[in-house]
This record gives sequence, structure tokens and C-alpha cells, in this order.
Amino acid sequence: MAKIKTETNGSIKDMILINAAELFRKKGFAAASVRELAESLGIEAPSLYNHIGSKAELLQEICFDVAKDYTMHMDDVLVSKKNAAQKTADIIRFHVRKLSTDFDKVFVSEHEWKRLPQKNLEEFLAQRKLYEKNMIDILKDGIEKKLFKNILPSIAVLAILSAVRGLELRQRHKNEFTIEELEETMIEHLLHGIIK
Amino acid sequence: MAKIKTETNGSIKDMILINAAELFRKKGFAAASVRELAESLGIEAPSLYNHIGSKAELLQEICFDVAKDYTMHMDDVLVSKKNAAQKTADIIRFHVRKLSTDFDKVFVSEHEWKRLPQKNLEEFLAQRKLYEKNMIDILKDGIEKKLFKNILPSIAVLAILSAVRGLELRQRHKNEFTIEELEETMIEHLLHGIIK
DNA sequence: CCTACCGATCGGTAGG
DNA sequence: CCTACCGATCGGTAGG
Repeated sequence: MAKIKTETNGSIKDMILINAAELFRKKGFAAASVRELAESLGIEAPSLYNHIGSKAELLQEICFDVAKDYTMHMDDVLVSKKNAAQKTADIIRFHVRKLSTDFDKVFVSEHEWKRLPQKNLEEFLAQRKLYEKNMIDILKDGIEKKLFKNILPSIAVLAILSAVRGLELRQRHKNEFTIEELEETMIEHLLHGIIK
Repeated sequence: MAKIKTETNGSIKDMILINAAELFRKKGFAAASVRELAESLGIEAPSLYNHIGSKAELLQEICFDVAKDYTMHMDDVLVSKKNAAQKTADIIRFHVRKLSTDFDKVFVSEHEWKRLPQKNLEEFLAQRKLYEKNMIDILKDGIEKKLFKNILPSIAVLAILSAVRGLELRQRHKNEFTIEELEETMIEHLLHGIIK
């Protein structure tokens, strides 16, 4: 009898995905139960299946939603006229911003993608690999143009991506810094270092 | 009847912890079953309980073993006569090396500590917070001594730690780079940046 | 949207 | 170290 309370403009499926992302982040995909998700929505577990196909499907939608956003941004960056340093800065900025605006989804996508069913996992990894290849190409271009030092591109990409992926802003630095401060500080650090 | 095969010098408990770390890394703590762990050791699940108290205890031992190593290294760094830049480099180097030599344990400690039971979780977080505070103090000292730029220490620590924590060397770059190359590249990047 | 319920699997214990 | 087994919980289905 109880109906899912939808926030303004939120469809039922959106509400489910929002709550699922929060639950998966807090408990991990494997330890999060469908019953608990249903409870957070004010309904019984079996009723959820009128809206979703399976628990795994929710994880899949979260991961690929996030991946799509990153991929689309990368496409914008690649066709822009900016130089390698500016492109790299854009990517860092986007990661920090995305993490702060869509924390639950991004976190789940970063930490729980390994629980995707085989087929989805392969596709997810392929997208991720392409993303990293695009970044490596940007760094290589920067090295060629004498903009960057003669670094090892694949390791630099690993360092940059893990730095921005691993950020755990959560509540911690919520009111300590603005998002813009965080973005620019990360860009400065990862491009120019901290040594005077 | 089957006995656990112990590798040279490895006690049974050590073997259990090694296999548990690998299993927890691959499947996640929640999704890893005691039965599967037992199977990897060639025994039945109930027999495991002659050697362990609970599944949670294994996670606890893995996480605190790793935390102890980092904390002990930090203590060495803090009493050393090196300057802030050298101390920071030492910390980065230790993280990279530790990750490459104890991949499964470090990975589990980084990704699964949230599944620790309440009491252990609080202690783990306290140790982690102290570790970060020590690093912040090192950076502050570097800023005071005009060695570092006027960065935001807490964000810089976050960037450095997430960069080194998030590294996924695994098989990927196994034969592509030596550990030393990886260490020095990360130090160079996180201290001096990539811009020429 | 609900109640009722299924088979599978879980961590762990009893007892030898 | 084993077999036998427990209660709890899981994702999901049937039927209305």
C-alpha cells in the first residue's frame, strides 16, 4: 500500500538508484541487501522487483552512468584546442567536481565495479582502459611538445587517476574548503608538485 | 585427514592469512566465504575454526598488520634528521614498496577496513587519523622552512596518500617497470609535478 | 503494492 | 581433522 516517496522531479527508478548508490557505498555491494534497500524506500523487498530486474542491474546502471559521464567529458577534452597541460587540468577538475557532486555513485563505481557480472565487467574494463589510453596520449603529446618533463606516461596517468579517484572528501572537508579550492589545489599539485 | 600444506617456514596461521588476503582482495570480504577459504587450504570449513576465531578476526589481523608496518615506518621517519622533502619521499617510497611486496594484504587493508567490526574500526580509523596528522605536520614543517610552496597541507596529504594507495600495479606493470622506477617516478611526480 | 514462501548459501557449533 | 547440522539471511518468484 505504501508508495515510494519521490523527491521533486525524481522518478521512482531514480529514487531507487539514489538509495542504492548510498547503500552500496556504505555497506558494499555484496553486503547490501535488497531488503534494506526496499526498507529505505518504505516498501517491501518483493515490490522492488516491479521496478528493477535484479540487484546486479542496479550496480550495472550506477557504474555505467558514471563511466558514461567520464567518457563524454573525455571526448570533449580530446576535440578541444587546448594544450596538454590544460587538457590534463580539465580532466583533474572534472574528476574532483564529479566526485563532490555525485559522491555515492562515483564512489560505488570506483570501489564496487569488480562485483559486476562477467559480461558487464569486461565492458566496464574496456571503457576504463580506453579512458586511460586517451589520457596517456595526452601526456605523450605534452612530452613531445616539451610542455611536460620526460615522464613515464602510463605511471603518471596512474598517479593522477588514483589521486583524484581516491579522494575521500565526504563530510570531512565539506566546509573546510570549497570545491573550487580543492580542484585548483589538486591541479597545482599534480601538475607542478609541492616543492618550491 | 588432509593437512594444510605449509610453505617453507610458513606456519598454518600464516598460510591462512595469506590465502585469506588473496581471497578477500579478489572477492571482497563480504562476498568471500569461509568455505572457499577452507577449500583453498585443502580442508573443510569447520576445520578452519581450530585455527581462527572468526572470519572477522582474519580481516582484523590483516588490517592491523598492515597498519602497524606503516605506523612503525612513520615513527622511523619522524625521528630521522632528514628534511621535510626527504621525509615525504621516504613515505611515498615505503608505500609503493609495501604495496608491491604485500599486494594482497595492503589492498585488503585499504579497501575492506570498513567491514571491520565497530570496535576494531574505531581503532583502525584512529591509527589512520594519527598517520595523516603526522604527515600533515611534516608538510607544515616544509612550508615553514620555505622548502614547500604555500600549499594546503591536509589536501596535499590526501592527494599523496590517495595517489600511492590507489596504485594498482598488479600484473599490469609487473615487467614493464622495476619497483625502483615506480618509486622514484611517483616521488618525482608528487613532489615536483610533471610540468617542465 | 502486498503476503507467503522457495532453494541456496552463509558463519559457525556439536561431537567425535 | 572430519561429518552432520543449526538458525539466519540471502535474492528472487508466485499469486493476488
